[in-house]
Amino acid sequence: MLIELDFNSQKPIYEQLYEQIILSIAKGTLTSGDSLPAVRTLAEEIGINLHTVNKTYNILKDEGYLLIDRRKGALVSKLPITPKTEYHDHFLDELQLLTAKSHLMGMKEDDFIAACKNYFNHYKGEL
Amino acid sequence: MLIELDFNSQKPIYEQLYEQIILSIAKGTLTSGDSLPAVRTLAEEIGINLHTVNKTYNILKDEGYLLIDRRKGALVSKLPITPKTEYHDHFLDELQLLTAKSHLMGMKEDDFIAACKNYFNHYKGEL
DNA sequence: TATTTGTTATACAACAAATATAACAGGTAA
DNA sequence: TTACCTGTTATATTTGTTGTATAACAAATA
Repeated sequence: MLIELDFNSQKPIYEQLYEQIILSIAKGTLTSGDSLPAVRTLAEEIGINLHTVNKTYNILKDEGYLLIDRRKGALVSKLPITPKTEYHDHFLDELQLLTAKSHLMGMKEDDFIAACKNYFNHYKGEL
Repeated sequence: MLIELDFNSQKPIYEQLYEQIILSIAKGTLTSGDSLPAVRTLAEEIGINLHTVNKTYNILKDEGYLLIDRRKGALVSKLPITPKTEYHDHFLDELQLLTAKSHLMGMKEDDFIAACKNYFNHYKGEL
């Protein structure tokens, strides 16, 4: 498991870990059914406390990205996930804010869409 | 100034304020050169401390959305803003994470782009 | 001079983030 | 059974963030 943390970032550790796991799933480095390292293993591997890893795993579980099996540990869910409406609304709020920012930075609609397509090309074909 | 705060949200007050000001500028409710309420005025108006408003104004200043003039107070910057590369990189990171999430939620590229276009339609013609 | 700006400083309370230990409960395998 | 591996729970501590409360300061205005 390749995780890179910036301990000087203003972004919390559990959030950095959260984001990197989501990106790994989207890119196909992790796929449905794959098991993640045990909380103690990953914690030691990247030099943080086991509770911090556990917190990340539980958020990912609540949002539908992971299943936590007492026997096997944390597993990547069957994709696509089916998020709660609350989570989906939050997702749209974030998207609205990002589009607003891009507009104020002078990006045209086409520029923004081109950037999106660029990212989507890294996700093609999995799930 | 129409601001709606949720004091039960897990999102900090200064961040809620930050987001609503950005959306107001993007939608044209606030435009280049407009002055925002004085920190004390807005703080009293929405029932929070002046330092919380001041924190928001300063973040918006650092990111380029506002100019803070000692005589006139806080003004909306000339648009479009020209963000620091650091801020632009952060913007792209957020966009990447959002596209990844949408992919894992089963959204197709076209669905995502349709949602983006929908937001951009509210921004047309200003700046 | 009095008022209005943002700014700075200090203190305090409440909360979140992260760590440190320890112990517990369920499942697996020697 | 015993030992070991999961995640889980509980408690305590440290540190940083958030938000409030007061007070004072400097610059510009009227």
